[in-house]
Amino acid sequence: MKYPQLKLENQICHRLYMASNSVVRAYRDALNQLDLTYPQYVVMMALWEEDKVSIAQLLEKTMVDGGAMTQILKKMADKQLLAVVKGETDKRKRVVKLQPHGLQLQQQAADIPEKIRCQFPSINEQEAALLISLLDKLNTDLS
Amino acid sequence: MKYPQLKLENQICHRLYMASNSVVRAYRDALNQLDLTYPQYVVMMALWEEDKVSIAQLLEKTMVDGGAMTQILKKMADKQLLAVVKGETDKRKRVVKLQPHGLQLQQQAADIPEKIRCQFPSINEQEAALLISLLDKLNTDLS
DNA sequence: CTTTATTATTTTGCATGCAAAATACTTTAA
DNA sequence: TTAAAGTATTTTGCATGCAAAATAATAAAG
Repeated sequence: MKYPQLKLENQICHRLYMASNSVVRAYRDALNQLDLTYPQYVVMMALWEEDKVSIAQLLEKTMVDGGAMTQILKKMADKQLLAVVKGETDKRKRVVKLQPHGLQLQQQAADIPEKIRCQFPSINEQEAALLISLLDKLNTDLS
Repeated sequence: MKYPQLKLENQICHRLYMASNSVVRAYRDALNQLDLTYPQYVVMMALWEEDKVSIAQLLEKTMVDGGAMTQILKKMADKQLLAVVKGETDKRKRVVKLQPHGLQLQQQAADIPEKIRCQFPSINEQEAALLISLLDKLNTDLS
């Protein structure tokens, strides 16, 4: 092959693409039981950590697309997981608040991380930490 | 926080999600110049490596979704990058063949990997190799 | 040789991811 | 204060990613 740098096996990007899709797929069964999609789950995790945040804060923390976020929050509000209310001081801002059902879901989600972790046994704890630190470097460079 | 395992900063999945999206974003400028989307670029890389393959082979190599692949190939055929022809022995199978324009594009794509590589300078060659091996383990476990 | 099961691919419906334009509201500046 | 600039969010149009159903063609069975 003329251009070995173009071989798929030499691309970090393609491995990330496959890994990200595979991992989201790995969550599917567990998330279906909670009636959540993966991005919705990310939003829930963000809110469980810090409730009553503006949409802009949620966007920064989750890195979910802004255009998609509007729809995602609408669906989650329909499911009574959260509510989106107008900001009191600044009417441009809107604040996202967990509702009882959304808070309660946290307990049901508590065992998900362990379930997922079991699906990649080839990676030990040390390697997982290493992977995280490398991905953090990548994300920092690209942000 | 009651459930630290649910914190976003403890999730490998969220880092993969962010990294995958960020990397695809990093390719955007370069790929726009070739009038390619990221999945289309992946298909081109697969074909530059091995031409005249069945759609099933392309699906396995690229890990692009089957449903999306049909549309992707249609658009790429419209752009004269490739052609999809019926299999001679087995009419269920269809074979994807590069066209002159698609082959020629390889030269224009040759400098893309280096351009992208420059966008994450915090990761050295050794770390990149390490990242690749960890992602390969993950992908193997999840496949 | 016809019915049945299997395989390869496409279609459909829904949920993002993304860029760019549109809205709504605030802050600045003249 | 009032037009202009800036900010927060939503909308729009297009391209996947995905599961499930639908097609089309071949192989297997009886």
